[in-house]
Amino acid sequence: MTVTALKAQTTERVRSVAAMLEEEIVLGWLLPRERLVEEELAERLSVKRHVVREALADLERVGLVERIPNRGAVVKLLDPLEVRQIYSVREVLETLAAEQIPLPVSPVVLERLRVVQKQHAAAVDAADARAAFRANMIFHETLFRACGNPHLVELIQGLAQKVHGARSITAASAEHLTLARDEHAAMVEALAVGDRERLVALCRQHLGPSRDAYIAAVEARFTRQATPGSAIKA
Amino acid sequence: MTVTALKAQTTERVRSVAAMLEEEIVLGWLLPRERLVEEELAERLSVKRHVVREALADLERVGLVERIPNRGAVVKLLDPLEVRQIYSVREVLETLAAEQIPLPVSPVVLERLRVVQKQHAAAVDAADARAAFRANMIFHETLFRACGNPHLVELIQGLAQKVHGARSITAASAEHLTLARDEHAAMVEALAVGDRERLVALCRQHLGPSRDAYIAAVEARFTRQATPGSAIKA
DNA sequence: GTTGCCAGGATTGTCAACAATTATGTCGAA
DNA sequence: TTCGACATAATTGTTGACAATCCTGGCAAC
Repeated sequence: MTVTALKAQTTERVRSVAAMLEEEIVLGWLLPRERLVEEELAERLSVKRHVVREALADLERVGLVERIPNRGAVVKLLDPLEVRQIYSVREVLETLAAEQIPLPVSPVVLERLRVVQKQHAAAVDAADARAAFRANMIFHETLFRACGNPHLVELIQGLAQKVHGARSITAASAEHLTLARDEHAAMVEALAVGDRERLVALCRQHLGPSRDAYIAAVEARFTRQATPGSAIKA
Repeated sequence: MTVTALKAQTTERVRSVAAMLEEEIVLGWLLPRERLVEEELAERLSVKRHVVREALADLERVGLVERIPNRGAVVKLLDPLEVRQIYSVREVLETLAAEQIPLPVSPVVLERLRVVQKQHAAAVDAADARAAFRANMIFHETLFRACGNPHLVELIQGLAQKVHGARSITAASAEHLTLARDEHAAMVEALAVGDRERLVALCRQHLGPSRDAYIAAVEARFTRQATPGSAIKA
C-alpha cells in the first residue's frame, strides 16, 4: 500500500527495507524458517540487491533473522526457552522504566499517548493489523520514553524487536488485539491519575498473553518430534 | 601485531575488523571525534572497503561510532549525561545477572573464572593494556553468563560496548587497572564461598570508577566553552 | 572586510558483472 | 533399490569502477 521509500537518503532506504521486512514478519507474511532470497526481495521491493543485503544484516543484528554463510537468511524461529528468557528481561526493564517515569507525567506526553492510543484502538476495531502494529510500537515508545533514559528505551525496543517474529501469532488475533487495546487505555488512565503501582502492574501484565500464546503455538506447531499423535494438519 | 583474520568465513572478517576497531578505540588509538575513512581503514587492515563498511555499520548499531550520510563515520563522543544513563542501566542489569547466578556456582565456571582472572592480573602487572582489555571482556562475559540468560548477557555486553569509547581514559591507567584486578579477585572469592550479597555489591562498585573517571575527563578536556583560561595545550 | 560563488578534491554511495560456494538432480555401479 | 560421484543450477560473496555528495579554498563582488 504505502510506498515508503521514494527517494530516501541512502542509508534510510536500508532502514526502510528492514522495517518493511520486519512488518511482514510480524504480520505473518513471512513465517519462521522461511528463506529470504536477496534477489527475490530486491525485485519485490524495487531496490537493488545491495540494499536488501544490508537490511538483512541489520535484521540479523537485531535477531529477527538468521544468516548462514553462503546459504542465506531465514526468519529466525525462537524456541520457547529463548522467548521466556527474553520476556523475563523485558519484564524487568519495562517495569524499571515505568517506575522511573516522573509523576505527574507531562501533559504533552499524556496527550500524545491519548492520540496514539486512539489510533491503536481504531486500528484494532477496523481489524487493520498493520496499522495496529504500528500504533502499538509508537504507543510503547512514547510511554517508555517518558522515563527519561533513552538508552533504557533502546534496550526495551530491541528486546521487543527480537520477539517480533513471535508476534505473528498474536498480531492478527482479534482477541489479543482487543485485550491490548483495553490495557493501553488502562495504562493511559493510570498515568493520568498518577497511579504508579497500577501502571507498573499493567506493564507487567501486558507482556504475558503474547508470550504465552507464542509458546503454546510453537509447541503445538513447530516442534518436530513433539505431539507424536498429531501429524501435520494444515 | 596479531594478524587475526587470515582466511575467515567472510562475515567473520567483518566481526574481526569491528573488533579491531573497537580495541583501537578502547585503547585510545582512535580518539573521539576522529574520522574513520573507509578506504584508509581498508588499506591499513588489509581488507576491502566493503568489509570496513559493514564493520562500521556494526559499530554504529552498537553505538561506538556515528555515521552521517555521505560524510562518513567518527568515533562517538558520549556526553556525561549519556554515560550516566548508560551506567545506571548497566548497574541494574549487572546486579540482576549477579542475583540470578545459581549458587553454589558450577566448579567448571569457577575454574574458568580463576584462569581468566589470573590472565587479567598478569596483563595488568605487565602493563599490557590490550591483553588486560581482552581478559577483562572475557572475565565479565564468563561471570555473567553464569546467570543462565544469554539475552541478559547480550544486553550487558552491548551496554559495556557502548561505553568502550569512554574507557580509553581508564583502560591505560595503571591505577584503575590494578583496582579492577583486585575487584575481580574479590568477585571470584565471593563466588567461591557463595556470598551472593558480597558478589552483587562488588559488581555494583565495580562500575563506579571508570564512569566517574570518564565524566571527569570529558568535562575537563572535551567540552568547548568550559575551561576558558586554558587554551589548547597539546 | 565580509559574503557569495564556483571549481577542485576527497569521500561515500551505487551498481553490475564476476567468482566462490552450496544445494539439487542425474547417472552408473554394487 | 541404494549409494556415491559428478555435473548443473541457484544463491551468496567479492570486486572494481562509476556516480553522487559534501567539504575546502580561492576569487570576485558588494
